[in-house]
Amino acid sequence: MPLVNEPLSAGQAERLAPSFKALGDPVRLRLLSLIASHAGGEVCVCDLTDAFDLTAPTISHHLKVLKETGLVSAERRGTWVYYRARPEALGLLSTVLAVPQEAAA
Amino acid sequence: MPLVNEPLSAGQAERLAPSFKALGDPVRLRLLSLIASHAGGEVCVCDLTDAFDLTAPTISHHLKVLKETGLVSAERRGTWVYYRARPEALGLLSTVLAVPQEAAA
DNA sequence: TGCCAAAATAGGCGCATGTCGAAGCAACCT
DNA sequence: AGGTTGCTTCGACATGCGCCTATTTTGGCA
Repeated sequence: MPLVNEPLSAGQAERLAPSFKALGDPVRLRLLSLIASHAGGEVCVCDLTDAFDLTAPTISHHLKVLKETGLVSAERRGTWVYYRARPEALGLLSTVLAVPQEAAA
Repeated sequence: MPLVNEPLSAGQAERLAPSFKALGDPVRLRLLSLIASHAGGEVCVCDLTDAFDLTAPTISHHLKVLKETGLVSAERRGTWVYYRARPEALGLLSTVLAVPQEAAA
């Protein structure tokens, strides 16, 4: 499964690339990290918006990208929307990039 | 160090994002995989060009992106240029995305 | 020296992306 | 019902990106 074991097929690459692309923006990386590392596993959008010097629509756009690639999921409870990370998705990408122990030095 | 342990700082995100962005293109993902999985550890550009329906300059451009982010290195020997993967770089990104065992299901 | 092949660079074109302000939904609260 | 707050969608704009053709650089060889 890791990228170093055997060449990715065109189809596999096509399926994986959007996820990595989603991670290719500093704002989205921080958003994902804020969500994934938060105690309780979920974060309200309002807390995320406050963490950046960006407007709410921009944050909403980035969250949408993360959601569309399956890296996070969203749930509305009353007035607020809560985002949580999807560990399977992160784990898959981590595995794809994994290298044998002795080569990682 | 993993993204799920604690929030990434703005600086960390800024440094990591370009690498993920480089992986965010299917052609580059396949290129990296072809290089990283190749027996002997290195691949000639001519072999890579043949694996895609793209012109040589386009492949060269993608290789440059991978090289600039430190994911691969290049060495010229005579007429040919050989690329090889940098396992430390891959390992770092893999670690950033890693999730605890029990959460990866 | 002159020529050829491998690879990189330059320049240009069309499309995708990040950002914003304004407007639209959704749910709460008098 | 009306108003307020939280979040998303819409439309627009500037920039970035992937791809190509044409050109340049690099090294090998007659």
